[in-house]
Amino acid sequence: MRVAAEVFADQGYRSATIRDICRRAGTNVASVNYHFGGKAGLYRAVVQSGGAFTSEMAGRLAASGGAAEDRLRAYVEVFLTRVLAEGPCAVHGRIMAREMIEPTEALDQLVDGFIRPEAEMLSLAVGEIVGKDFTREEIRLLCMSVAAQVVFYKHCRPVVERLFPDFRLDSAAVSVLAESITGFSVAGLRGLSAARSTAREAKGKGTPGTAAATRPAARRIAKGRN
Amino acid sequence: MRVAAEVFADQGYRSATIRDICRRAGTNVASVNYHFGGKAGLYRAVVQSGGAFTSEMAGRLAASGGAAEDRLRAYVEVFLTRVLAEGPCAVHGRIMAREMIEPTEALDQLVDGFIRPEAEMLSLAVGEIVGKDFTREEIRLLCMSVAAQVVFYKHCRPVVERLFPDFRLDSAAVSVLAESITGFSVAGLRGLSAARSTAREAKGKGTPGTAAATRPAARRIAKGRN
DNA sequence: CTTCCTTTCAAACACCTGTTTGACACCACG
DNA sequence: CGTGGTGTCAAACAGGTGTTTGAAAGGAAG
Repeated sequence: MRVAAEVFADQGYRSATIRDICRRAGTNVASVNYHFGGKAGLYRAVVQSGGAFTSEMAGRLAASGGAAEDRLRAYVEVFLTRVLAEGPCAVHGRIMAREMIEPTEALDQLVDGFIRPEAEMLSLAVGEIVGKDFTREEIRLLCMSVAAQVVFYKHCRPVVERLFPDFRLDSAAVSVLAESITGFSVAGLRGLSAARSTAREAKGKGTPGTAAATRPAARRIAKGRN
Repeated sequence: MRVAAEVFADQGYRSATIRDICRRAGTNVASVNYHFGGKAGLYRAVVQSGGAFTSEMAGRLAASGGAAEDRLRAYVEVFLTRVLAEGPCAVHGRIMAREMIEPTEALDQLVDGFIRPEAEMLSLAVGEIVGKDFTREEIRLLCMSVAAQVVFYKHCRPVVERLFPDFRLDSAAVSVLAESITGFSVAGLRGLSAARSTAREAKGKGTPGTAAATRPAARRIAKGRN
């Protein structure tokens, strides 16, 4: 039921009431128990039915090849679109955001089905950009730094709106946001990669004098993981 | 009441029940209505009483001077500590995170009282790092990119734990996370700043060629002076 | 038409929510 | 001792929750 997905999306599983859903849908309260076996069954059905849009986006994302930077940009754009989308096609993203704060049993299924594959795709692109001098744990942290910028605009939307009332946060803002996030992230990854390689080259000479030229921030990262 | 703050923090205002709070606190259900005038009054009291710890952190943050990079690092560390802290001193951070997803009337007060001052502090540091070639809107976006990385570990904790079960996300991880976030952010800001300045210098000559400009820019940053 | 099955509906059920009520105990103060 | 105020308590209240129930309606097959 589309209206059920809508209600679940912006009220959460717990706060949503089947009476409200049924009133909006023009049906009876008992029908959901008859067809889905209860509120939990309805929610399950909504969650896995809403995966269509998400999967379609994921497919479009998986098909995008090319340089790592372009794949990263595609990832950010797709993810951002999903997160900022409006209307009925956005329910899955909204439910996913809800699940992160108020996890139900559906979150495990969501993580394994949608989030993990995309996380690995992102990890590949990031690893390609920074090069081979970074451990898996470091790349993992960097991936989260990239993904964080996207989900921020979903999770902190109420704060952003209060902080900057003139800041438009709709689907039209996707491109400018994607541009900012991608530019910042690519610059960050490239900068870290370059700092790491210079630090490695300087290691053979004994005193890392050149590394001291870099600011303490980059230097500590370079030798932080012993 | 401390236990009330605890319950509100990890259940949210709506899901928390005063019966649960009172049972844990060993007091009677009617006492909260007698002393606070109701559930909303209790919540208000909890919210503004919890500000002590947050304010103390903010004071420590405001006192930190020095280079913009160090101030940014201090911001990330303080913010991350607040967000990942455990025990009773973390309730304010957790309630704030809750408010972002499920806003109540307390969010406006929280934003004006705590978030906005720190956002301006962050904005100053970021603007100092990237230099004067960036508009206020661009700096605003970059600030959100930095802050996003911090709140990510709070808001997406359930997902992170499912994605990487071995990833420890406690107060001991603060330093590692702060290091990664600061390094990534500073590298990103410096890279963008360098790319912007080279693009400005090249503007007189004709075709800018942005993609070609970013890579050398990042490399140059890694070598030191800008 | 009868029969059977599926679906819908209003009502009721049992439970939980925040709040109110009235009685009870405590205790400083006159 | 008496008295008034203060804080606490169990009980009850009114409203909302998910779920169940039993009756009624629709329709296809015999």
